[in-house]
Amino acid sequence: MENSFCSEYWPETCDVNQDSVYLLPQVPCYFPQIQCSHESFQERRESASRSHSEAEKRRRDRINAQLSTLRKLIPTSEKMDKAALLGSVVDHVKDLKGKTAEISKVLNTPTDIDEVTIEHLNEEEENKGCLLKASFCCDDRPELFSELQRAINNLKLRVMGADITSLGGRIKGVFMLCPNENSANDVCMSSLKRSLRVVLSRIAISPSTSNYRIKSKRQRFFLPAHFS
Amino acid sequence: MENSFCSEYWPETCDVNQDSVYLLPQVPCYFPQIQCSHESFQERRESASRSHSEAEKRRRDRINAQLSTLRKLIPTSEKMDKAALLGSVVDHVKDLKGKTAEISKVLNTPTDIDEVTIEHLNEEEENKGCLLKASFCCDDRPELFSELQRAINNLKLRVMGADITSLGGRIKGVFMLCPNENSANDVCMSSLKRSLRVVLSRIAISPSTSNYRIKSKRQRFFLPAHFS
DNA sequence: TGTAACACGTGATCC
DNA sequence: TGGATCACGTGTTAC
Repeated sequence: MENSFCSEYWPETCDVNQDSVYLLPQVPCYFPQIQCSHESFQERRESASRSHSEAEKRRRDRINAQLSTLRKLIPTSEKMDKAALLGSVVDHVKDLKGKTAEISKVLNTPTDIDEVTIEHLNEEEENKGCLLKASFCCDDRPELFSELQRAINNLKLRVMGADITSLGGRIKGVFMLCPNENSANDVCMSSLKRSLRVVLSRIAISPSTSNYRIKSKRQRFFLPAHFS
Repeated sequence: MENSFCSEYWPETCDVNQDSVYLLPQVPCYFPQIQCSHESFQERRESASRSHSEAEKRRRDRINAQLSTLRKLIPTSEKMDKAALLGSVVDHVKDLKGKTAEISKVLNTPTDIDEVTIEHLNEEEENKGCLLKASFCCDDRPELFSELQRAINNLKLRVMGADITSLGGRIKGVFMLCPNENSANDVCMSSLKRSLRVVLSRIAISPSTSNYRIKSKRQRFFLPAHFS
């Protein structure tokens, strides 16, 4: 049976912290299996203790590295102790969150959630004059506009107006669309709506967009604009 | 709890964790000076150790309280270990900072620094048609607009245009001003400029504004607007 | 002098 | 088991 850390294998008088214990294997051994087990136990115990304390040191270092990164991000946080630093971080995050929340109340700022919605803006469903409101929110990337334009053209739609906002690598857009001059007179708005949803979803929510995550960071914020 | 601190005074068999030790003073003492020294030393040692470990516990609790506050602020940070949580906080802060920085590139968003600047917008300094551009940035508060309006009237100025942005309890404004119909024809623009700076500074940068810090939180963000 | 902050090694606990 | 995380009490240093 293998030894363990259990104290039942050790006499009460044995102090594992005393160096003499390490020398036990050198002296004649009347109970070889137990003695050898003692030696192995001691070695394994030391090794375990060392790896434990090393792992704990690595953990502390990881935490402290993040703390010092945070310290660089928060102005005037030099000389603060850990708790005060974290307190400042809490305030900072709350403040920044509040500001971005205020802004998104007024501006059409993108969220972190990919989505596409299509609605009718008026009742007459089977009419060329019908307006569709198409919204999307997704990661931004350079090709997005040309892909959208092509898709809209292919569906024989015309952009009557648009409100686009890009922020932090995300983009949100609202398009006002209606059938264009190439569109059939008897176009079925319901199926057009479905097609539009499919096409927009493919462009905006396709998993391949994640490839552009880094690239999209260079997109800048811009105010609501018209796109046609 | 170890007794190494005073091991030279204590026999190996003495366990400081046993209550009997605390009762030593009650029993007959054959070596009074040594016993008393032991007692005092031991008591002081225990008290010091206790207060040390209690202080350390308070410190840990302070840090952990901030960490759990942060955990509430960061979505999906449940179940993260401390280092991962702090990593998420770093990302979050960077992200929010980037977003607000992007926005302030385009919008005239207020900074954390109080300031007032006055400039001429054209060369003709001694003319009623001269435009002054007055900017300020300070804590927002309800009375600010009426105070500004009164000051501008008192200086016999007229607001030709303004761009005001309020965000996170701070407000930044840029005013286009020119002498109004009540102004003297030979008004000295240089002294007008000085007076305007003094008055605006009193309104915007006066230390009393700090009283309104809380109140000003209810001010909301609004887009650049015209104020006259 | 004691108070505060930090790093350290260890025991406990959880997969 | 072994690896990882956490709370704890302690030694150390600075003011």
